[in-house]
Amino acid sequence: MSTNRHPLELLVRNLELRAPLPEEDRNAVLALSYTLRTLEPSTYTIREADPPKLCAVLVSGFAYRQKLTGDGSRQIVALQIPGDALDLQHLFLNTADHNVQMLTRGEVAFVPREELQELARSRPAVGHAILVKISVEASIFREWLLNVGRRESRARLAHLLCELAIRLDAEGLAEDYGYELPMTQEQLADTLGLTPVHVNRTLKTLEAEGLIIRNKRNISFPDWERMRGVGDFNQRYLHLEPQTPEQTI
Amino acid sequence: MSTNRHPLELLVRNLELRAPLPEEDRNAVLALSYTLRTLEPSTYTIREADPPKLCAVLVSGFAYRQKLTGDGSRQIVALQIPGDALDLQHLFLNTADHNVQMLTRGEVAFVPREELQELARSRPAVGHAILVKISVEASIFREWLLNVGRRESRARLAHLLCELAIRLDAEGLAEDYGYELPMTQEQLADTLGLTPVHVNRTLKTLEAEGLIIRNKRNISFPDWERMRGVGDFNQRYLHLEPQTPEQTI
DNA sequence: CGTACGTTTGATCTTTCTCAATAATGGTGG
DNA sequence: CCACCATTATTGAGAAAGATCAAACGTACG
Repeated sequence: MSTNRHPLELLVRNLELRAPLPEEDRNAVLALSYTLRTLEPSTYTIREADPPKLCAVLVSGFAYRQKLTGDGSRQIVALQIPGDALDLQHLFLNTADHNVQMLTRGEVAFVPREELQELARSRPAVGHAILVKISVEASIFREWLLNVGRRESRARLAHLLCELAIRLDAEGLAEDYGYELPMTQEQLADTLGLTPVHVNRTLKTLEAEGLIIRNKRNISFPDWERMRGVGDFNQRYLHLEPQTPEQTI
Repeated sequence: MSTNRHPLELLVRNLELRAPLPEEDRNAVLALSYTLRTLEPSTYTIREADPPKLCAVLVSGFAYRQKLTGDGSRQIVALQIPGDALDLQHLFLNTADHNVQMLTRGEVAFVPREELQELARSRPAVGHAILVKISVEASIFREWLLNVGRRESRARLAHLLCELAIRLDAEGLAEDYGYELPMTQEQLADTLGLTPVHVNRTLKTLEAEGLIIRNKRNISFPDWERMRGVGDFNQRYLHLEPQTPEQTI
């Protein structure tokens, strides 16, 4: 699970996916101080209503953002993969409006919030990369809203599986779009706004149609193009190209 | 419909709701150049896949953000009210990932994107205010995801009506939480992930329960506390308090 | 090898959708 | 001001997707 590389290198690579950084800025990110910790599944890194104090970077493993209704049902509003920073959504807010929990066991590097903010201030390229990342996460929220609000269960599930394939692939964590899906069907249900029973049936449908192959929690796609079609998946919303900052003359 | 005040004053007030600005910064915002135009309902101000060139500020009227599935169903992913800037979500992205359209007729001030970005760069307080606004919008996306994914139609509709009441009230556009709802039931349906028929029935239910009073498109709440309860509404996610920037020592 | 957790399946129920028709409303041209 | 048209709201009846309840089956792990 652990790497012997610098833990923050993953963050750099993650940021550089959309906003390449000059050598100096890259090194400045790597020079941030951090504490590395291994967290067990379902450990909270942020709790709703708390003031965010640290900025956590996911080094290995998976995490999710979650909100609860008054009567206790849960909606998972985001999935985070290695390299993602978990607190950017709260970097400019005083109070957390949702919870972040580990999905699997994983390593998290805690960076002092102030240090990161200072870095963003003093190094425009880093600041820009962070803003791009925040904006892309917001874009994913919008697509999920479309997914949950307007796609039937089969397309909805297929869309999520496609998104994970592309995001993991972009980080070099998928092989030929196949990957290990680290979620129970109950967690999938809470992500998709469905029940676990229905997720199970929908998974079986996709499987029966030859759209996915499951081995334990391993998912692969025998016919990616058809899968993309079923999931109505267009990756534009992931903004997976360099997002160049506007140049001031 | 039009005001004789400076159109950008609304933007300033909107930003200052969460991030008070020093006099100088306030004036700098007001000094931005702009073109004021009146737009008819359903006019696009941003189109998916286009590069955002201008930054539009809603001066009067309402607008919405929208995405479509491949088979043409629509999900409204955000509602914008007077004072809102319509392009902050794309300020750091090269390509629009959703559409923005006018909901009602209204006035829009178009500000050159570069000028706004330069202002954000040169005036940290303005930059901070913009980042807070972007972050709050993302928070609203998350709450909507919870709303659409995990609340039944009655609570879901009630929640949206509560949110609009609070947001409009914060801008001084509601009276005792009552307001004119400028949406057709079809638009409400596309916002909530429901069908127009079901929205109609759900509205009637709320009305029959004495939770709302409707006069044409005017909505008021005879018993706000009960309504809040039914909508499972907690306004924390709107972050309606000053979001103070982290201080560097 | 037993316990806890996750998956799978069946039967039935409910919410919400679909289809279709009717009524209201607002705006327009005469 | 009135008749007409397009849009929006309302209502009913029936269908369907997805939820609920309950049980059985697997699997991992102490």
